[in-house]
Amino acid sequence: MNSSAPVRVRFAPSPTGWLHVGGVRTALFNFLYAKKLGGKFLVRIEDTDTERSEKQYTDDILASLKWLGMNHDEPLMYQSDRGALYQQIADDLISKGLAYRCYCTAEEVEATREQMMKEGKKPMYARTCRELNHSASGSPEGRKSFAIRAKFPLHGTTSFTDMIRGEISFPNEDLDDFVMIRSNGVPTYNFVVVVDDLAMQISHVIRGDDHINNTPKQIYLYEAMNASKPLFAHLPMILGEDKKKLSKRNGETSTNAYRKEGYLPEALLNFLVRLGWSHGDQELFSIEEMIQYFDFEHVQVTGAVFNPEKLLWINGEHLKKTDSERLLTILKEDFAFNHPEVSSVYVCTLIDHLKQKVKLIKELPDQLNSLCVAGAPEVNGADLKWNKVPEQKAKIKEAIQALSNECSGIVAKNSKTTLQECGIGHTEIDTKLREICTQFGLKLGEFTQPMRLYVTGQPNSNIGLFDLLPIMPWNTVKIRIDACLKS
RNA sequence: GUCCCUAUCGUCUAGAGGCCUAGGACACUGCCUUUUCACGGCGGCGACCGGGGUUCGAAUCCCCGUGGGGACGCCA
Repeated sequence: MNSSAPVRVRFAPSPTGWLHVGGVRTALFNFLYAKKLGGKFLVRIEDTDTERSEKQYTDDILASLKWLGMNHDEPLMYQSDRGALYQQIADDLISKGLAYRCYCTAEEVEATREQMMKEGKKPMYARTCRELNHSASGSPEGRKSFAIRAKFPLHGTTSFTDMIRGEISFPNEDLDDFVMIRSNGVPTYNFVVVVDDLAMQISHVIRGDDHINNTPKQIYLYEAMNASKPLFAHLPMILGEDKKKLSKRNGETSTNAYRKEGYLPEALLNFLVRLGWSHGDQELFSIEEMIQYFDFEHVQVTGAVFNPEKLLWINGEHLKKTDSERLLTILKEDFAFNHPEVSSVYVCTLIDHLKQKVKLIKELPDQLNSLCVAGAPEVNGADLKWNKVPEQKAKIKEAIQALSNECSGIVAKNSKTTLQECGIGHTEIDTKLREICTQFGLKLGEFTQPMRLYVTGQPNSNIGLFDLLPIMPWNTVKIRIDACLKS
C-alpha cells in the first residue's frame, strides 16, 4: 500500500447485538487515526448473517455512535445489498483455479474435523473436493449443492507486518481451505470483508486481535484478486474482571447502559482510549487531545482489564469541566428532568456547584429536585445534635431567627428575590453567620447543621450551605427556615 | 490438542541497555484542611513470572520453561 494514499478506515459491526464497549474502542481507534491524519472514518454494517441480524441492533449501533460523536464521513454500506457482486467474484476465482466447489455436507466436514482433533492435529477441512475435476460441471454422486472454498496454498508461509506487533507469520499448511460462499449462497465474513474493504478503498484495517488468525486468509484473497492489501493493526482485547474477553457475563458491555447511568460520551472514550494506549503519564484527555496524540507506537499488545472504578473517576473529572448548560440539556433529554418553576439560570448555578462533587449525571436529579421545588420538603430532623440539649436548641433557633429576619429585611428593602441580587454572596453570608455565632455564643457547626438539613431539604446534599443561601429564591429559603424553627 | 499473540504494583500504565533505590493514575489507606457531603493538599502500601545466555552493565536484547489470552465454523 502506497504510504501517500489517503487514510480510509472503517468500523464494521455486525448488527447481532447492542453496541458493545469493546466495539466502541475499536471504532474509537479507527476514528482517532483517521482524524489525526485527515482521513475518512467509514461505517459498514456486516449483516450477512440473516438469522441473527436485526434492525433494532443497527439502530442502536448508529444511535450510540452518534451519541459518542463518531460520525461516518461517507454513506453507510450494508453488506446485504451486495450479494450479486460476491457471487460474481467467487465464480471468477473458481475459473482462475484459486477457489473450488466443495460438495461435502456439513456433517462430513464435521466428522473429519473431529477425527483430526483426536489425532492431535489442528482440526481442518480434509480438502476432499480440492482436486476434483470440475471441467464437466458434474458433481460427485449427483450431489447438487456446494459451497465455494478458497484453494489455499499447501506450503510456504503467509506473513504480514502488524502496525502494533510487527511481523506475524503463519505456516500455510496450518491454514484451512475456508468457505467463501456457503451452500445456501450466502457469502462468509472472511470473503466479504476483503471484497468490501477493497470496494471502500480501505487503507488501514484496525480491529480486535481476535482477527489475527483471519488475516492470512484475507491476505490470500487480496492476492487472489490481484489487489494491494491494506495495512493491519490488531488491537488487544478488553478483558473482564476474570481476565477473559469482556462480555455480558463478566461486565456491563452495552454502550447505552453507560449513557443511562450518566456517563459523558467523552469520559467513556477517555477511559477506553487509555485501555491499551498511553501518552506518558497523562490520564485525562479531551477528544481533541486524543486525536492530537494518538499513535500506534504506544498501543499495548496485551489485553486490558476493564476497570469500572477508574471509569467512574474519569467521568467525575470530565463532569467538573463540562458546561452546566450542556449538563442541563442532558438532564432534560436523558433523565426526564423538568422544573419549569425555577429559572434555568438558578438550576445552572446549582449545577456549577454540584458537578464539582458528583461522579455520575444520574446523581444530579436527586440532588437538584429538592433544591428546585418551591415549598419545604419533608425531612427527618431526629438525628440532629441539637436534640440532645433542649436549651441549646432554643438558643440556636434564636440565632437562626435572627439571621432570617435580617436577610428578609434586606431582600424586602431591595425588592429582589435572592440575596445574591442584593450583593450578598458566599463571603458575605460566611461573615454574617460567624458574627451571629459569636453573638449567640455558638459554634458554626451547631448553627449550620440544622440549617443545612432544612434548607437543602435532604440529609446529604452536595452543595455548600454558603453557596446555596445566596442563590436560592429567598421566599423558599424563608419557608424552609420556618419549618426548621417549628421542628 | 494444534496454531497465533503475549508477560512491570490488585487494575490501567511509564519505561526503546546505564537517567530505575522502577515513575504516574484508579482502588485501598494515614494525616492536614473543613459548616455538612465532597473536592483538594501531603504521605503510606504495592510490581519488573522463572531459568539460562549476550553485555563492563538488562525491566529493557536472545533462548528455554511456565503463566495468560485469542483463534481453530457453511458465526462475524
